Amino acid sequence: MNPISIKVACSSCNLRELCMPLGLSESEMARIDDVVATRRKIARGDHLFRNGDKFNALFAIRTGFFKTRISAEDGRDQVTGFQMAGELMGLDGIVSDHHTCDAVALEDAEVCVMPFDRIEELSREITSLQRHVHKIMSREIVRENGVMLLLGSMRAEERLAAFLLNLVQRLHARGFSQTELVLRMTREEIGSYLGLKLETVSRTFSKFVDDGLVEVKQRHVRILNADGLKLVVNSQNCHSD
Amino acid sequence: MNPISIKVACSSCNLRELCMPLGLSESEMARIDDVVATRRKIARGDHLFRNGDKFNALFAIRTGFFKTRISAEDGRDQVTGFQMAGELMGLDGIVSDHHTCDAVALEDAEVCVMPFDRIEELSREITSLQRHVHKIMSREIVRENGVMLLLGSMRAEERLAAFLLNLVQRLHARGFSQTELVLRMTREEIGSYLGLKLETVSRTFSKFVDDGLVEVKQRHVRILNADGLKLVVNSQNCHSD
DNA sequence: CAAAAAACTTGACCTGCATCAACACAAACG
DNA sequence: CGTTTGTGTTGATGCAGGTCAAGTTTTTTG
Repeated sequence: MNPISIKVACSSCNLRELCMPLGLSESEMARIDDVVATRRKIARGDHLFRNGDKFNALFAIRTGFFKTRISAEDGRDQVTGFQMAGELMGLDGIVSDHHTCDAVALEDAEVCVMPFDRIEELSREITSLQRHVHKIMSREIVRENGVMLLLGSMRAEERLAAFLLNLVQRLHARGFSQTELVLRMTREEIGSYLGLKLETVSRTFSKFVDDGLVEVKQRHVRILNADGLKLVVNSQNCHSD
Repeated sequence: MNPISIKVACSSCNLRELCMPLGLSESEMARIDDVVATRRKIARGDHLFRNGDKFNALFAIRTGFFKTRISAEDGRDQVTGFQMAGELMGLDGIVSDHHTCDAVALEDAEVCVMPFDRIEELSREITSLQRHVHKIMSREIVRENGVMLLLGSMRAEERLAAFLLNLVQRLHARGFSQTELVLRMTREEIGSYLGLKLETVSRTFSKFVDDGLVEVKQRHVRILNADGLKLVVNSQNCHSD
C-alpha cells in the first residue's frame, strides 16, 4: 500500500462525531468507511489544493491546521478561514468543478480524502448522511455570514477578541484548554483574516495584555478574562451608548 | 384555492434555468413541479423570514428584490446580500433548523416556496437535482468568499465599483440593460453591505460622477464607463505600484 | 554555531473614512 | 397644497487604523 495513502476507517476514528452524522447503523457505517478513500499527508507550508485545481473530493482534517485563502487578479489576497481537526475543506469547488481558493497547511497535517461523487452516491441512500452534508454546507454559509458581520461592522479590538474567543471555543470542543492556545498562524495571517494590518493585530494584542485580558508570548496565548473579551466584542466600544 | 398560495409549475416558468437543473426528462420535471408547493407574495418592507424562525423551506424569488441581514445582540447589523429573481434564499436555516438571518423584501415580491424535506426526498432520486442543490450551496459559499475579499481588503471606491458591476452583471443575465439599473436599496443598505457609512457611499457615487464613470439620479444609475469601473476595482488605487 | 531570514513589537506620522451637522429633494399624507 | 418623513448630498472636523521605519526576538539554514 502506498505510504502516502493509507486506508482507514471512520468507524474507528475519534473525530467521527465531528465529520459524520450520529445514529448510523452498523451497515451504514461500514458503507461510509468506503467513502474515505485514502488519507493524505501535507507538510507545513504545502498546498492541499489551489485555486484552479480540478475538484474531486472534500477533505476532512484528521490532524493539523489549515488556512484557506482567495486571491484577486491584482495580487491582493484574503484569508477566508482557519480550519482544524474534524473540519471540512473543499466545498467551494463543487459549483464550478474547480477549486476557487487555496488551502495551505499551517502545520504538518493529515486529511481524509472523500471523493465527492462517492459522497453523493451514498447520500442518496443514507438519509442521515444526506442531511449531514446539507448541514455542513449550511454551517459554512452561516459561518461566513458571521465573518461578514465582523468585517463589515466591527472595530479592530472587537475583531481580534471575537477571533480569539472563536478559536478557543473550537479548540475546547476538541478537548483542549478553554484558556490556553497556541496560534498556528502569523500576525499577518490573522490580520488578513480580520481585515487588519499585522501591526494593528500586534498593537491590539498588546492592548489586551495591558488591560489584563490575556497573556501573550509570541504565539502562545492565555486568556485571563474571557468575559472581558466577550464584553469587548459586544460593547461596540460604547459608540452608540 | 387560497389567494396567497397559488399552485404553479416550474416546467412553465421562464426562470427555470436559474432555479432548476438542465436536461431533466418530462417525468422528472413533472415531479419537480410538485416541489414548489405554493407561491407567496411579500409586500415591500415585509419579512419573508426572520432570525429565529423555524426553517421549513427554501425560497426562490419569482419577482421582486430582497436583502438578507444578520444582527448581533448589541443591535448592530449587516446586510449579507441582495437577491433578485431566480435566486434562492433560506440556506442559512438548514444547519440549525432555524433561520439565522432576516430576509426583507425591498419591493413587492413573489417567491416559490420549496419545502426542504421534499427537496431532499426528490434529490435522492433525481441525481441532477441533487447535484444542483449542492452547486447552489457551493455557489453561495463562493459568493461569500468574494464578499470577504471585498470587505477585508478593498477601499471604498473599489467596493462600490465592484458592487455596481456585480449588480449590473446579474441584471444583464436576466435580460436587463448592461448599462442602466435602478437601485432597489437605500444608500444606507448599500453601505451596510459594503462595510461603509451612507455618507461615504454617497460621496463615492459623486466621485464616480465627477470622473465620468457613471450618471446618478437618485436610485437610477447609468454606467458610462464599465472598463473604468473595472479598473477602479483592480487597481488598488496604485497602493502597491 | 554563526549568519540570514522571518516574525513580532513599538513609535511617529498620515490618511481614508467616520462622525457631526446642515441642507436639498422626493415621496407620503393630512 | 403645504407639511411631514424618509432619503440623499455635501462640508467641516476627528480619529482608528494604515504606513513607514527602526529595532528585537525567534526560527531557519548553511
